[in-house]
Amino acid sequence: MSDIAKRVGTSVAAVSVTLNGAKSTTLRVSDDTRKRIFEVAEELRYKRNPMAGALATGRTQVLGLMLPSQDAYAAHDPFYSLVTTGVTACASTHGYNVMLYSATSEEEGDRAASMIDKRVDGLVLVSPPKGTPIFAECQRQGIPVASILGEPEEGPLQIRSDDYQGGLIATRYLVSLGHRRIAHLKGREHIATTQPRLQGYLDALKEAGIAPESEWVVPGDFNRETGRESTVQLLRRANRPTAIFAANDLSAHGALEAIRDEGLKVPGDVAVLGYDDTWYATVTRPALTSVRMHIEELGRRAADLLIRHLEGEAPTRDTEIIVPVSLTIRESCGGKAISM
Amino acid sequence: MSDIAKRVGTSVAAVSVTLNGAKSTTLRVSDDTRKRIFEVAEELRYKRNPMAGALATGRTQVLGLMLPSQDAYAAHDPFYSLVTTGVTACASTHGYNVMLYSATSEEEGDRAASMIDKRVDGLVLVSPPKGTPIFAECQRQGIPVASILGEPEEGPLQIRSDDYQGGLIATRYLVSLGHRRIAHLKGREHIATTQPRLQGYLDALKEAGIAPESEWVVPGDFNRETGRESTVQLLRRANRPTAIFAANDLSAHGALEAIRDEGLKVPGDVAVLGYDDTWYATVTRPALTSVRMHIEELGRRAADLLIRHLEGEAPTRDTEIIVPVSLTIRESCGGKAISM
DNA sequence: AGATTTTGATTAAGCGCTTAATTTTTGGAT
DNA sequence: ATCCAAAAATTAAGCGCTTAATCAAAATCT
Repeated sequence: MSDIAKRVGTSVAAVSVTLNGAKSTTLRVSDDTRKRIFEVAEELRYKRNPMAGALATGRTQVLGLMLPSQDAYAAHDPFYSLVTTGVTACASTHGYNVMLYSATSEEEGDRAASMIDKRVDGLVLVSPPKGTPIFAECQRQGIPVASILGEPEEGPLQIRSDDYQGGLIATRYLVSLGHRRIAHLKGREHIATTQPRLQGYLDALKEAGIAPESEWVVPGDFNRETGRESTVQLLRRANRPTAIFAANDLSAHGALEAIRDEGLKVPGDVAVLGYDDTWYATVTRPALTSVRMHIEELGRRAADLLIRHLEGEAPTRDTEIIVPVSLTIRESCGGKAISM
Repeated sequence: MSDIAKRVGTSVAAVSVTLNGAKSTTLRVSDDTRKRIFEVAEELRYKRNPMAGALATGRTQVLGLMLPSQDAYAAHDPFYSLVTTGVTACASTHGYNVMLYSATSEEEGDRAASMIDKRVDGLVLVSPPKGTPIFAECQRQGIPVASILGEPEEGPLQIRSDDYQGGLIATRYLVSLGHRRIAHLKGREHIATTQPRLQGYLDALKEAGIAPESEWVVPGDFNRETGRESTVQLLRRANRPTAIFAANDLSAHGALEAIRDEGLKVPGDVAVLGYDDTWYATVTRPALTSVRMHIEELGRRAADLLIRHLEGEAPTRDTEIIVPVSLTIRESCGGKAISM
């Protein structure tokens, strides 16, 4: 900058203001010098040093993105790529960069919290465990947080998917196909989405006048292997269900495998319905009918909300966004019916 | 820091040096004050401001990771998650952070190059197009670059997979199963890996005394849809091949679908062999036999090489790393034979 | 013509940290 | 007691940018 200033014959301050299209300042620059400054900047291939700017302003123009430990579950789950894509897309249109933090499971919480520093203006947290120390730490440091698929919580901005609705429409759909014995392969315990999906499932059954049997709800953790095991249990029961609603596509895939292993057909003998509707659902045979979560949108909204908040635009108290779900019908449930 | 200094009754400089475990400096601190400094830092929950540090030292402790435009091809490909995981893992063990840049296709090159600034100490580029302006820009700014799966090029550190060997062992394996009419579903044009894999394929055929027919090599772009289409062409030819070696798992999956659509069996009628061996290969039916690329390792090595370079450790002129491949045998080729 | 506003700038301080240069204190050796 | 080196510090400058405070000249008004 000082080079430019020298060349143009003006002060560094003028250059700074000009090059940043600064708004509210007492410093004014004539069109003439303004033009010259741009010319010389171009000529010198000037590149702003963001570190210096950050130090001076206290803003880094960087968003942190913290994903849960990949290895713990679903290292494969396209979910994370999609969230990342969404966050990055939105961030970059607003001139923000994205910094990746992945918390590996051992460092849960404390270790993760210790990584937080003024390198980022805000943080996007993906399905954080309830009450993670990260919230407190960010608060302490004055870093706003947007949590995607987190438990309802004081403080952070929240972006949630309508899980209850998801459970509801999934189950209603199965009911509409004539199923009465519908099982639910649950999501991982202590993840915010698990309970509402279950509740939607239960309510849809009640709605249809079906008395849910407790045995129909089997444990899962979003993984293929567990989905498979739980399904095997399910199928070997005396009066096996004719449909399975799985809490995500990976475990639905496990279910598919289990059913095939037991010598049964999908959807002929057992219908399977997944959740997330990532491309994963299109790879299995048969392709999964699945509740679509609009994951990328979750990421986009999170980044958007956060950035708005950062730029102080309308300190909206509607700090919570619920993204609607839809149902994508493919082959794993048979029936071409109904769009919900 | 000045708070700590005041509290302890020493200078900011002393605090700085102590807290960073600084090495070569003339400033010395007694064990006593050192201890006190740590105490007070703890007590005050001191958090270093990395921006200030970066400005002072010119090092940010951040690595950039630039992925090619996701939407262009293989938005689904687990490849990118894996590279990211590898880079992040290595970076974080060395105390580096990772900043995500995704170049969307329109902004190819120039636009991408313009994002480069002193925010990062080094840049990892994933399969950059030959001679992208990014290289030049980084050079200009003195930012070292490690390129993963790029074309051989002057300048950047290079991490490559042994694609030639991959093509070789894949094809040899098919030959060993008795196939003589082996097709190759090519990778995307102008991507560094495409040619060597093809060459390996050709050489393996020659080795086996098979004269390759030009019709056996069909175009692909790493996508499922294209894989499918090209395979359909292949199968409708008079004398169709009995085996297909695809340049990645996605397109292999397309081939699988095409074969099924044509009423043929895998591996009974046609064997299919994939490449990359991501988990994708385990999802298809039948599961894909595939050349394993050790993608995460590519990411790790890239980050490692880059960081070493940054820390000036042994300015090794071996600026190129070739990671070996292996073959994972599953169902899509039949035969349990041979491990290579 | 003088007072006042507007326009176009400059100066200076400071963001929080690093690091070289310099100074003071301490503890032997003579 | 005195000198000297080693130990333990302090001072000061600077990284590149931002921003408030200040100032001078030109334009406008009365």
